[in-house]
Amino acid sequence: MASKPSTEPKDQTPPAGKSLRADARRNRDKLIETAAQAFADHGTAASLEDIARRAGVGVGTLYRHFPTREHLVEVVYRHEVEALCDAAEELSRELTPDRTLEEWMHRFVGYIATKRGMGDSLRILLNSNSELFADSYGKVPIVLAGLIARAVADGSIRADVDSTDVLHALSGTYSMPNSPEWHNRSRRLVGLLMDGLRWGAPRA
Amino acid sequence: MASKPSTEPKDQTPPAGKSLRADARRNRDKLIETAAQAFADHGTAASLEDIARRAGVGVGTLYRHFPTREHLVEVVYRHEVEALCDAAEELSRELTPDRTLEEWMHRFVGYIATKRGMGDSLRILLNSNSELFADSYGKVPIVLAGLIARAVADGSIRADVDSTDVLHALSGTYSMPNSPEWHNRSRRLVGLLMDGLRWGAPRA
DNA sequence: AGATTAAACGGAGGCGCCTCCGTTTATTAT
DNA sequence: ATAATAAACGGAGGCGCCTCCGTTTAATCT
Repeated sequence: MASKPSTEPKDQTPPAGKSLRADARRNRDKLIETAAQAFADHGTAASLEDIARRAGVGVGTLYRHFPTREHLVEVVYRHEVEALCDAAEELSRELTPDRTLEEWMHRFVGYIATKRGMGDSLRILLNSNSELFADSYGKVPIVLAGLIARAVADGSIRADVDSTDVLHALSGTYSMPNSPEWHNRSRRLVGLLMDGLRWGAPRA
Repeated sequence: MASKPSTEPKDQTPPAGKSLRADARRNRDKLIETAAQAFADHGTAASLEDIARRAGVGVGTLYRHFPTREHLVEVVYRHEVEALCDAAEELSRELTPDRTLEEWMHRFVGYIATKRGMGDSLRILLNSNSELFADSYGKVPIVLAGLIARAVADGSIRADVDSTDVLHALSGTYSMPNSPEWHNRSRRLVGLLMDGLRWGAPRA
């Protein structure tokens, strides 16, 4: 598996998505990408007509692919979690285990940032559809645990680390206030965590 | 108190409603009346523009009086509970205590019927604003208890009645299915209750 | 009664939602 | 290659939301 370069084309709707016509898939992908941006910028109340426009398609196309706003939100959400998880593998191909962990944590925190903007609809979704939460978010702890295990094996971070503790520490950023300092604050948090993890490591 | 005829003019917003200009009060009342009808017919999602149109005013007027849909829903709700409570006094002026009780229970059940249609927004309101619930719905048990006490004193119903039990019995109609039989069903329920209450009464 | 003025009116306008259906286009069969 | 066909497109149109502001009018003052 994973023998192709696979630099960008990775998606499709795993369960329900049969073979789509080429143009359909193109438009679908563009819509998801555009929507992700729009939701990040304006929250999930962003104008769907505007998303369609920016994606260069008619509203009809948007509604055909995603019958309701919630459908679109859900797909975007799933996509981003998957991208986050996939990034772990890619990063570890180019960086040392500890640098991979650090970079991935930065991305995780950035990911959380966009979710705060989506809070409104997302909460509804997660409440009414807990399967979604389990399905996609469920992978995150596993990925993190894997990255930590590698870094431990590598000797670049200490061995007595509970990955769940690290996840909780990172998740705290979700409830931080929206100040412009937010970004720096979360960068420092990750830095702090890494310092703690490296302290007393075999190869430190 | 209550020395005037007072056949219809009873409303105003008790706490916040200062003295309104004559035309303003007219429009406000008409809007509430029209909205009550619309909500009963189409649920709380009824078109506000349509309500304004039917009330013979511009939408601007509607929005000035009721900034949000929820405001309007709340006012309509309060109004109806008050009307229901006031009806008790009026009815008892024209009917015997047991007939008053019977007729009032019919109205109560009819009132519940409209609330089922409003379920959507009303639930939100009652959750976020429990003061509203306590304020207005709180009077209902008291009114019912009063009517029952009168009929007991009158000897037309038996004395060993817990008014709370009666209220619970009536409230059951809230969760009945929407069949066309609904109305008959609830009429029979009230009849049944009255038969039970009259059984073994001193003057029966 | 007439003038004044602040309150109230009302609807046009801009935007977003969503559907419907005539047109375009990728795919399949020949 | 070409035709046939089913899939997909896209935007106009109808409706509802809400705001803004020029016009009307009830209440007050002289």
